[in-house]
Amino acid sequence: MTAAIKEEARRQLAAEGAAKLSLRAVARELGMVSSALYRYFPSRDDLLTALIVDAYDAVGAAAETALARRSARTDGHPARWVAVCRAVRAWALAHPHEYALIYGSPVPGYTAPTTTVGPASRVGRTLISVARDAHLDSGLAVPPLAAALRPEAERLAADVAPDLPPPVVAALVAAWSQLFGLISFEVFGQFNRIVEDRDRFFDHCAMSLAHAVGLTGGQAAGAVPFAAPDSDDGS
Amino acid sequence: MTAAIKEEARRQLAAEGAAKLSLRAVARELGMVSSALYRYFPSRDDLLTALIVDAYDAVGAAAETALARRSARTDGHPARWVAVCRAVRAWALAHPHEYALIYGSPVPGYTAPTTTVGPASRVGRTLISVARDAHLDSGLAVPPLAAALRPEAERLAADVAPDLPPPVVAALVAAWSQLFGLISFEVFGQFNRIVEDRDRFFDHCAMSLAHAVGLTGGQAAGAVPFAAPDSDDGS
DNA sequence: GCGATTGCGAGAGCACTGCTCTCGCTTGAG
DNA sequence: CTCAAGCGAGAGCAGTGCTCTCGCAATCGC
Repeated sequence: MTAAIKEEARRQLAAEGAAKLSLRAVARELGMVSSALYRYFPSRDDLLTALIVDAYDAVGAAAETALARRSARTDGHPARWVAVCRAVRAWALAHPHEYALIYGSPVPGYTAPTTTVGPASRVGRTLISVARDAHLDSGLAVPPLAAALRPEAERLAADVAPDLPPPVVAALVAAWSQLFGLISFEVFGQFNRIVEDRDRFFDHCAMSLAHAVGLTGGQAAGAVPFAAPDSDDGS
Repeated sequence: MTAAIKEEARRQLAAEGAAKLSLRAVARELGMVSSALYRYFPSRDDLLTALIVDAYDAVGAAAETALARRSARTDGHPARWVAVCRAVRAWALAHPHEYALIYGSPVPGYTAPTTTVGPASRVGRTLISVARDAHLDSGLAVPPLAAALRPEAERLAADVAPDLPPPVVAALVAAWSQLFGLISFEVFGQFNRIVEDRDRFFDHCAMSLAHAVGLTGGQAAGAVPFAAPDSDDGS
C-alpha cells in the first residue's frame, strides 16, 4: 500500500514537480479519501522524505551499476570515473524533478533525517571506490594540496577514506561537488542558450575532474568516445 | 509600494523559505487585504520572479564590487578570481534562501522569463572579465582542450567572449558551474558532517579553478591567505 | 469649479491545500 | 463467537492563490 502511494506520488512528482505534489490528489487518483493516506504517512513531508530516500537510492544504484560494468583492466580508471559521472547525469536528466528533490533547494524546513544519510552517500562512495581501485593499481597521481588545507584533508581522509592519500580525498570531495554543479546547471536550465553540445561538454568536464583527482592509466583520454548514453539510468 | 511589498516578501523569504512565502501573510503584515496585492503583482509567481531578479542583481553586484577592489597589478589575477568566488560564496551564505531561489530547484513551472537573463549573467561576466584582464596581461595559460570539444568551444567563445581563446572560454563555463556546485553543496547542507574547515576548503577549490581556467601571475598561490571574509556581501 | 475617469483598497467568495477528529465497517486472532 | 485492531469515509478547521464587485478618493480634462 505504501508502495502504491509512493508510486502515484512519484508520478505526480515527475509530472508537476515537488511543489505541486498534493496528498489529496494522490488519494483521489488512488480512489481513496485524503485522510486515509495519513495511516501510511504521518505528513506530506514524510511522504517527500520517503521519495527523497528512494531517489538517493536510485541515483546511487545507477552509479554503482555503471561502475560495476567497467573493468579497471580493460577500460582504465579515468574511463570508469567518466562512466560513473555519465550515469549520474543520465539519471538526473531522466528524472529532473526527483533530482531537484535531492540536489536542489531543501524543500521542507531543513530536515535532513538521519535515515537519508546512508543512501545519500552512495554516489560519493562510488566515486571514492574508483579512486581506491586506481590507488591499489598504482594508477593514482597524488594531486597538489595547499599547505593550509593539509590538516582538514587529513581529518577528511580519516573520516571517509583512511586508505587514500589525504590530498586525493580532498580532491575527491571537490570533484564530487563540482560534478553536481555541472549536472545541476544543466538540469536546472542554467546552460540554456549557452552550452549546446552538452554531451561532449560534460564528458570533457568529467575527464578533467578525473585528472584533478589524480586518475591516470588505461586508454588515452581521446580514446574515450562519446557513445550512446548508458541504458542503466535506473528505472 | 511595490518596493515595500518586495521588502516584506524578502523578510518572509529569509525567515521561512520560498515554499512558505504567502501573499496573504505579506498583505497581513503590511496591514492590507490580500486582494490589494494583485494591483502590484499579477500573481505569486510574479512576485517570486521579481525577487529572483533582485537576488541575481545582488549576487552579481557583490561579485563586481569584490573584483573592482582588487588590482591586477598588486594582487594578481588568481587572487582576483578567488576574491570574486569568495564574494559569491559570502553572499550565498548570508542569504541562503535567496540563493536557493536562484540556484536551487526552479520553483514555478520552469518559467525563466527573459527579464532574468541579464541579471543572471552578471556573475558569469565578472568571471569572464577576470580572465580577459589576465589575457590582456599575458597572464593566461591556455588550458588543454579535447579535440572533440573544439567546435563547441569555438561556438561558445563566439557567443560569450570572442576575444578569448576558445579553450579558456570552455574552461570558464566549466569553472563557473563547478563554483556553484561547491557553494550549493555548502549552502544546502551536503557538506554537513563531511567538510569542517569550509573556509579553507573553499579557498583551495577556488584557487584550483583559477588554475584550471589558466590564470597565472601575481603572487604565489600560498601567499593568498584566508583573511576575514569580504564585507561586501551585498545588503 | 465641476464632472468624469482612473487608481486603489476592502470584502466576499471559489476551489484547493494539509491536517485532525470521529465514526463505522471489516477482518482476523483468541 | 467475541472482541480488538486496522482501515477507510466523512466532516470540519485553518490556511492558501486568485477573481470579482463595490465604494472611496484623488486626479485630470474641460
